[in-house]
Amino acid sequence: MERLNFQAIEKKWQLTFEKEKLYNSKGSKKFYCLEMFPYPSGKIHMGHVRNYTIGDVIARFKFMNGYNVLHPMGWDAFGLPAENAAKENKLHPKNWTEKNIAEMRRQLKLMGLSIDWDLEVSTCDEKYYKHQQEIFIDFYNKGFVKRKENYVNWDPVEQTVLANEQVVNGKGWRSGAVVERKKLSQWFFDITKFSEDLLKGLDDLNYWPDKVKIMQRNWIGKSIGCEIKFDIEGENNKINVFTTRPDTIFGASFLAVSVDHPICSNFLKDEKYIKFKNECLKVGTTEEALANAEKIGFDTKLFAAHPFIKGKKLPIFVANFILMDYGTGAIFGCPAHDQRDLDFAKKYKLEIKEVVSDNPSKPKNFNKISEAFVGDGTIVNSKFLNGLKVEQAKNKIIKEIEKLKIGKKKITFRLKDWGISRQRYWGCPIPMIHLKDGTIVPVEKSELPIKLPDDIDLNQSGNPLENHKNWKNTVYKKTGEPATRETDTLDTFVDSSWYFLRFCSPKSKSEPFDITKVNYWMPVDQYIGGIEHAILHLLYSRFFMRALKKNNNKIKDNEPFKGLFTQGMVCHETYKDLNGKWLNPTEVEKNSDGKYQKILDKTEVKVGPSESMSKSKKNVVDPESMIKSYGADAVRWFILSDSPPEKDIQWSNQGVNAAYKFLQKIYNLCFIVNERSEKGNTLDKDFDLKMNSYINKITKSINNFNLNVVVANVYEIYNLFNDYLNKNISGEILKKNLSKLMKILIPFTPHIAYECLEMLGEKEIKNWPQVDTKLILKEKIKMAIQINGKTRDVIEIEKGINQVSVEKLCKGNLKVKGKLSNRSIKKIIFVKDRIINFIIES
RNA sequence: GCCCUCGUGGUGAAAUUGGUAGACACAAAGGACUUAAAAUCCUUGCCCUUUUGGGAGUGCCAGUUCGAGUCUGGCCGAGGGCACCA
Repeated sequence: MERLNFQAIEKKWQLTFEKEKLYNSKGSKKFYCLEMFPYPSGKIHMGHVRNYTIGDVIARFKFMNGYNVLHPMGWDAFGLPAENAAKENKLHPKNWTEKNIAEMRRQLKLMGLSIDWDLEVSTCDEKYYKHQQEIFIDFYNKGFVKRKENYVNWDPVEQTVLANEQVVNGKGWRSGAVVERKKLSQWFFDITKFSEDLLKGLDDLNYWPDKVKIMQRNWIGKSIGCEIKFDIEGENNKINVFTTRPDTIFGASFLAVSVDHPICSNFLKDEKYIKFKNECLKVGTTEEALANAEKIGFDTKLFAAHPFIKGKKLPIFVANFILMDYGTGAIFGCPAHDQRDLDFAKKYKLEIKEVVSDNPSKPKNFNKISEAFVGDGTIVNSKFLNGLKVEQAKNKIIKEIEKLKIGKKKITFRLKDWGISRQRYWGCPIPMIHLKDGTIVPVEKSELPIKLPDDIDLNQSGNPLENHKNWKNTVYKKTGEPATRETDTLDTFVDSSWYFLRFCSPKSKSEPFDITKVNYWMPVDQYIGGIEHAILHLLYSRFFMRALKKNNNKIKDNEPFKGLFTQGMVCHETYKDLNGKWLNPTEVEKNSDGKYQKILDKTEVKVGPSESMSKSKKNVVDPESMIKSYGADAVRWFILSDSPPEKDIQWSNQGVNAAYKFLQKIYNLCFIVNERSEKGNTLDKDFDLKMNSYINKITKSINNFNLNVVVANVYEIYNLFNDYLNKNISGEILKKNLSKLMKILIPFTPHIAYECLEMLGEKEIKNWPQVDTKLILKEKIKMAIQINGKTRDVIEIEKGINQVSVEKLCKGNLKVKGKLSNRSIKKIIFVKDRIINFIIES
């Protein structure tokens, strides 16, 4: 057995890969293959390995099929962890990030990826964020940027805005102080202007997973409803309410408005209201927190007049579950047909009237039912709407409302404007300046980039740039008057919303991107990344593309990503020590009883369920140590085997070991085949036929991302070779077909594949093995013979045989013959090349 | 709470999209080779039957169909996202 020296082989071929550069090919068709660029957290993790291996398979496969391929890599380098690391390790975020990038670049190169490293970009590089600032100013001038107030998580002890992940059980992760909701004036991108277009655009994304499109549709949340103006009793004022269920208007029993609704200004001195408002501010800013919070209200003692029931007064509440940024910030409550309203009505003892019924002959008493009825049904107790279905009633009542001029049909989106202000240091500075008179203007483009200061104190509380001794002091060029810089930095999602454009011309100095190159390479043909980005990153990028196009009408595409593939996560068991501290798998060993213990002090370790690898749970396996032990090819091979790429995968050392063993066998096979020289015989054609069939299957599987099936097929091909080695078959045929197998392996395990192809003396290694369609027709198929739907035998026959001939074969078939004789055949179902099913009397 | 996804042997899974359920692997057990171990190779894998053979079976319960892992309805369970982690 020839030992596989993978260290030497991988080193040898990685030098070739660096020089090869897929994008330099002269293919006539282009293919932009992009994997989501990583955050430089320190070291690459298995999620990266999976992501980039899948991407590399696609890039290399397309290249071998004659495409001109763009396959770049960069760094999503701004973000919170750099600041946290700076606080913990006293290392400047810039140095920390650059160190991590160097380390991760080195590690990625160990994987043998077909990346063109000349195109590398880093978002924290001023050469990159300079252009981002330009884009921001362009967007500002186009009216895509606005300023408004928004709630943030406020840590009253640290005097700092916290990220959602820094809020643990409603408390600051460091200070432990109860986090408050605080309003800040912030910058926003006007993504809601594009709601309709972003929604419509989804229809054309034929190469996106349906689930992602569904999630985005729901996120944008278009709903058709209407606005209704309610008169406030005894006041001149009206409350404008938005509802998607105008058909339930006769079941209305109260009005509820948001704490931020203008009407609330009447109660600012009311102690009860102040107390209520403080309660509301204790609930976090996430939608989850709001949805789970107990529904509470403040009774304004005001009443609104029901527009269709004369004399009926509806109490007006301020309620914590009404959001000012959705609809009009006010609703009418119909408890019988909305769960939140029902919970609220029961708490405040409000009327509950059924107006939609799935069984009108049996009225329901919702005072005794805990679940609201939200389904379709017939309208009841609703005067002129009675007897209509929900949809009909909606149309009729909207017409009526419009006729009475008390409201109108209205389309509302759930999508909110994109808040892009961050009170943090490690991000792209927002290129705006504040003048003395309070106006805010963009800086001159000639002044870009607005660089981050290097000297920064991150241990102070508050906004670091705000606290910097002189960074924010500047001069407004136009007038020469002193001014202050905007001290907020941009959300890091902005960085990743256009990096795919930058990759088309990463060195461009004068512009964010070269329009000719962008129009050649874009859209990204295949984008690959984690499902966790299904909504935000992908939606923001789609918005950016549209906004950029409006700004520069030379851009031809609306959509940045033509094809999308969302890979599953890499999971591993979790470990905790006796103090409940998470442990890394390398800190844990199995003792003689097969139980896990801590290596350090041999104390017991609690094994938790397998979850996606995350730094916080420490259940991560270091890819580099795996590559050192088994080789990059084996790690790549394992991560593609077994589980379909879109599903979660369990990391297993046994699995990667098995992959290594298989590669060793393949390598050995190469030596054996190379030395055979028998003359051909009748089995040769058979072998060619089977190999051709596999190439056909594998080509299809790669196009469908069924990479685990490809792996299984390759195992079958190996078994085929093993079978035929013991038979009298020509060495030439074996060699020719082994070359084909090795070419198939190039995208998967490139180092060993190139090595073996070199050994086999194969010169033409750039092309994917072609399928001979004539040979496909000659394949035999297996047909099941069923009696009453149960398979009784399977016969091997030529393709395309008709029913009559198959019936004849069956009547002569030993296993079936007996069962068919003396029985009357009621029916025969025949599906060509699949099955024949005899229905007989039982 | 809302939205999305997924449930097939001891394990990861496959199944030409309504047509042979469990391909291909991992683990296990038994065997071969070996002084021994490792490595490698072979065999086995639900129930009944000595074999031939027969039966059950894709989370659970119904339904459609000649035929359901695949379609429909209901239930149960697991995971992901929820706008300042990226």
